[in-house]
Amino acid sequence: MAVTLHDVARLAGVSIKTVSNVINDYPHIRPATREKVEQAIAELGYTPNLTARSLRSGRTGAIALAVPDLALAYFAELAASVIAAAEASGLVVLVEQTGGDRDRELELLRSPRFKMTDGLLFSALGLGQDDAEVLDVPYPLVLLGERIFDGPTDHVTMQNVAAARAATEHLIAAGRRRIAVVGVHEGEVIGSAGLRLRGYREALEAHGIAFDEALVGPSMAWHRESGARAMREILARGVPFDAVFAMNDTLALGAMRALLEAGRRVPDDVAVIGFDNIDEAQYTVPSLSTIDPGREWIANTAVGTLLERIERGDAAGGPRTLLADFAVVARESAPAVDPVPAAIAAVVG
Amino acid sequence: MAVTLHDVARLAGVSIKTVSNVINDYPHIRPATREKVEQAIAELGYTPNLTARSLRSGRTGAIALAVPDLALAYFAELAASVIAAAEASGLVVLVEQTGGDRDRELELLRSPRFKMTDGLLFSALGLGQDDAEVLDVPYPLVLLGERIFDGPTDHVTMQNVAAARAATEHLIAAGRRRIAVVGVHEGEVIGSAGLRLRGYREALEAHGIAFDEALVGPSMAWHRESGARAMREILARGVPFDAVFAMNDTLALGAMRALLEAGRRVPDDVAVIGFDNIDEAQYTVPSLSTIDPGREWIANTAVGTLLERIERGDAAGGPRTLLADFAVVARESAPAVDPVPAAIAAVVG
DNA sequence: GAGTCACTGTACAACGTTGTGATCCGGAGG
DNA sequence: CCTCCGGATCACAACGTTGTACAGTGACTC
Repeated sequence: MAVTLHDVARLAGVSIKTVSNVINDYPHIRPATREKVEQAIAELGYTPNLTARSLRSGRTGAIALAVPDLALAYFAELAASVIAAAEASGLVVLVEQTGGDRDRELELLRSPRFKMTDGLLFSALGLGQDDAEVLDVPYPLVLLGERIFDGPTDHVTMQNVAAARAATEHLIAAGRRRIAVVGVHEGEVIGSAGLRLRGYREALEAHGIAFDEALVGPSMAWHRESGARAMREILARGVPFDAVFAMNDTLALGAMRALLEAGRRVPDDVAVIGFDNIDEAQYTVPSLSTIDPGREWIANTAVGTLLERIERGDAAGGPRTLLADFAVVARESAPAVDPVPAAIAAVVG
Repeated sequence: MAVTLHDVARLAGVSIKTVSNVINDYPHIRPATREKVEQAIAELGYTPNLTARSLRSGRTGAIALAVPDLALAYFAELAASVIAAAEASGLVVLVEQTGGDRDRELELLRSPRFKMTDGLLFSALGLGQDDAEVLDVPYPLVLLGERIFDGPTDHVTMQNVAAARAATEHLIAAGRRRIAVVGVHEGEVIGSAGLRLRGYREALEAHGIAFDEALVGPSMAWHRESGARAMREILARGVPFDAVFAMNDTLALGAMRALLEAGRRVPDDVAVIGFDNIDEAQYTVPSLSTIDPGREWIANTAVGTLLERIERGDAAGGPRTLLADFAVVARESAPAVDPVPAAIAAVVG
């Protein structure tokens, strides 16, 4: 373990700096010298001490990714994409879980743990618009998600309102008029729930459908269990409905479960559409229609933007907001009605 | 950003070492001095440079976790548990994805990227028993998974054979005799697939049921899609069967999908049991019976073992193998038959 | 033959921190 | 009055690396 440049230098009979030069591909080295050094490196099994290199260079080659919970499919898949994108740029990723808790998110932003990384990709869930200023941190930060807009940092996110509207209109186009909505956060204006609810309402309004409180299923958590609970609540009210827009796929799966328990057929009696396009959605029974929010693009863009901030700092300009394209993915739970190929009819952006 | 001990020391009018002492809770500091220093720290917003600290101390406070793919539910949930366990020990986690590819796994083991971490939790998938010796690396390493046994490192894993046998016996206890198996890796002896197949065969044998090649659905990948494909293959053979043991939950979900497409009712016509107890399993329709392999315990134990290796090195003794307890979780897809509470009947270990 | 230049290699300092030992001081003990 | 001790603080070196500045060594130009 303790093999250093010194050891290599001694064995090769050169100075420590020459070894360093060999490793860093400094051009002016005599082939004979290079060979001697390389042989010594191989013989001793030397590997550079990245900590020392980081200290010297000011760069660690690592970025941090903070998400609420990796056990949530959307964030697991996001993390998978981020790690892959980072690797392509030669970066490694340190993953933190906040549990979506505001205090932990605040603490994380202040934590010196990130002195070990070059920057942070932060998927906030507990923070709100009023917390925008705490994002003004002395290290590169790229915000993900939809809790804070127009903050002091770069922001990579999705078109929640437009996508939710498209999802709802997908149901309307299929002739559904009584569309329940699951996963609402009451009183929320921004945040995924607030924005997606807005898209839902816009779609109703655009088609002259009245908004009906009785079709709203609130649920703070967005797990399968809470989706099932919210759905059961709506079912218990006895109001008629023929479709469900769930604020994410996980909720949708819970809702489908509750519908089937209640003897409703999907999509015959009730069409269901979700949001996120998690892998799982295409293998459920029935397969889940959903919104593809452009996860890959978000991951790549977020890593790219962060890297630019790391390398160029404020020289890269003021804070940017980058929006992913989205698409309606029509599957069994809410098939497209007309024979126009769904891909053509539904892709937006 | 560039606030260092020097800056704090200058402002507080003390030496840099005194500031360091304050930060590290060195006992002999006059209260007045401590206060001066703390005020200077607050005023400048100083946070320690962890890279420098790491270089000096030889410890980074980070561990690496290498898994095949975070988009696979089991590994996402494992990572979630590992990160939580690490945090409880004051560690952060750097996550790598290998794609289950042998070459990438080999490269990862040699990579100096881990000089930035204190040790590695390695969930191998591409390596095999013959690669055991490459695990003999000059840094603390704890192996997860079931690709290599009796290697040169600590190993935290599950009781694959016994658990698979218990899963199969759960089906047999319900009166099923024609039990298909999905996700087999042909020719594999160890590895999850090999071991779980062995458990399956042991159960059949113990109950005098002949092993039938026609009921075997091979599949290298363990995704939903491959589960569905393997199941369709078995269905296409036209052989009768009344149950399925899937080598993991994801396969089981794919298999259930294929069964329902083919008009078979679960569990009436075909009972299904999986393996892993991913979160999702309890919310599918029908909910999935499965094996709970003790994921939390594995995560906690792996982190604890790695930490012990980091702190005590070889003084902690020779390589250990640690096995998690498991339990049969009976749900709708393969309910327990007798009225004995499943929890009592099924918990093993 | 002197001056210039490209090439090759070196010595030294620095990144920010902490361990080691030294120093200074006041008070207790002889 | 001197010694000794422990509290409080500091100077220095070191962790392993790389940037800067510089020193040789030839070869080439004029």
